[in-house]
Amino acid sequence: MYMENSRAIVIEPGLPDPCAKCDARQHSMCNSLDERDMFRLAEIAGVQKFEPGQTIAEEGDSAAHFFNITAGTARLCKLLPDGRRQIIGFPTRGHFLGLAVTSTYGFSVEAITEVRLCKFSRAKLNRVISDFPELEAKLLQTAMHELVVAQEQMLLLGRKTARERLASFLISELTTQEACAAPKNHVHLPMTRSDIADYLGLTIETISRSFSRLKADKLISLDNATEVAILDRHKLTAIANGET
Amino acid sequence: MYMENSRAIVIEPGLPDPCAKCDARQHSMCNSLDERDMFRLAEIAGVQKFEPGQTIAEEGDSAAHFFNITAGTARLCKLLPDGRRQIIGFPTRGHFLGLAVTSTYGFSVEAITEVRLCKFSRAKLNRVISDFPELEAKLLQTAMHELVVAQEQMLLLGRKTARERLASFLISELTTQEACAAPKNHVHLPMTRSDIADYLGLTIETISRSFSRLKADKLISLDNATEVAILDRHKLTAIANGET
DNA sequence: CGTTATCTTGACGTACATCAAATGTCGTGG
DNA sequence: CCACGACATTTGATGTACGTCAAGATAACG
Repeated sequence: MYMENSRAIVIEPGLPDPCAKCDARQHSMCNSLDERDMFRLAEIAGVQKFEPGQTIAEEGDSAAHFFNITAGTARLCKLLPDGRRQIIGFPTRGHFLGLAVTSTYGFSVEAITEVRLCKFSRAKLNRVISDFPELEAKLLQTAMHELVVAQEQMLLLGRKTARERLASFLISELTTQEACAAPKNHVHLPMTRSDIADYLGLTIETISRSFSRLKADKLISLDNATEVAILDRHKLTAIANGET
Repeated sequence: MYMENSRAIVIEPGLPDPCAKCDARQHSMCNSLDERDMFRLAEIAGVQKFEPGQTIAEEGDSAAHFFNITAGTARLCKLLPDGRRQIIGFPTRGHFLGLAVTSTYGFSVEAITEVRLCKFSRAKLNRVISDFPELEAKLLQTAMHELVVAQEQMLLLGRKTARERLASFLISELTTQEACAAPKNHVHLPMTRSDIADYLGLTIETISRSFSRLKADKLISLDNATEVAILDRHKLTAIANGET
């Protein structure tokens, strides 16, 4: 279920320059900053790259940093002592991580694809943050949005059937992938069935069977396991919302 | 599963005076304000009282207000079209509600016991908030804490057994009730078995059976259904954390 | 005290988990 | 190019934790 990992390498010290060509900028908290503020923020940031399977942060470790993902997909994992795993989310470009008041990380962060991110020392960011009221407002907006998403996920985990969970997941992935591009009817899933299962509170077998049934019902089609075509978005949405 | 409700009555216009005697003050966001700011905030607030079963806000309604609960216990409910219900939380004194960027409420709020609260117009609060950076910082802290709690609940709903869920709930209730008082070994549960079931993603029967089994195992004892004595906190905590 | 809602307990059903095997899928090296 | 092994995914057979249905037991309330 888990992949081994070695340490990541800092590829360049944080400088305003990388920000200028950062294509996550307009999707992240940085979009609330003007150029002068970007410089101040970049001064305390470091850019890192992680290979698939590498651990970016470990649940329980001292929460020394915030992260801002600039490319790739990661997974946020919580574990029980016997190995049961719950995935909390699949952050991608633009997601800000470390939104926790606590002194230790409440989840592990692991790279699914190659992940690039911008890393901030918590102490430094806190010191700088008081100078940027817009940044604080932006973080509040982000946290509130995360909260709404988390509550929706609680409904899913507590009350939806396997079929409804998978439909919800596909529609949600489609929607977020559309946010960065034109409307489409195709979802790319960089995560494994095991990741999806642990995100939806199910097993890989149930995920696979649910995929097969959606396919048999002509609501989706699967070429390879990572590419899903949405054939009937309306019906799939209805299922996701428990309307059947 | 649901109780009828009529409309609540405003019992007094918001004034600095009620804040002075508000015993939720030190537990709420208001504790980050000095006296002058309290006056400004109180100017835009209204105090309300709700009877058990009354609806305080309805999922999907235009989110015109924020609430700050000053007394009593409420439940936050999300519903699926066929009536399946997920309870997101049981806010009590000091909890701030309406933490959502969206234009409509993402959940309904219903009074379990008699509930008193302080109500703020969203538009007015937003206008006032920019003058109180400490308030914004406080709201961010609150939102981040809620997020950590929500993530913990996702682990519970996705991966814990019925027994573990109930143990988690009891320990969590004990802990929060202790936060306002001395350490104790006794939990008061103002909510029904149905509420607990919908909070833990189970049925009332499973809740009842899990209570009975914890009782048979001498980890708790029940006088009436609403009073639980914690007999072995250590073992109960271990179960809650999935260590058995 | 009835009356009614809530809670508990028992008997049985089912959606999903578990166990097991077949079938891709993909990289590697002959 | 094909054979091979290591994995991920799918599919099938069976098990089980929890849900559903039903009946009592308690508690709340006029």
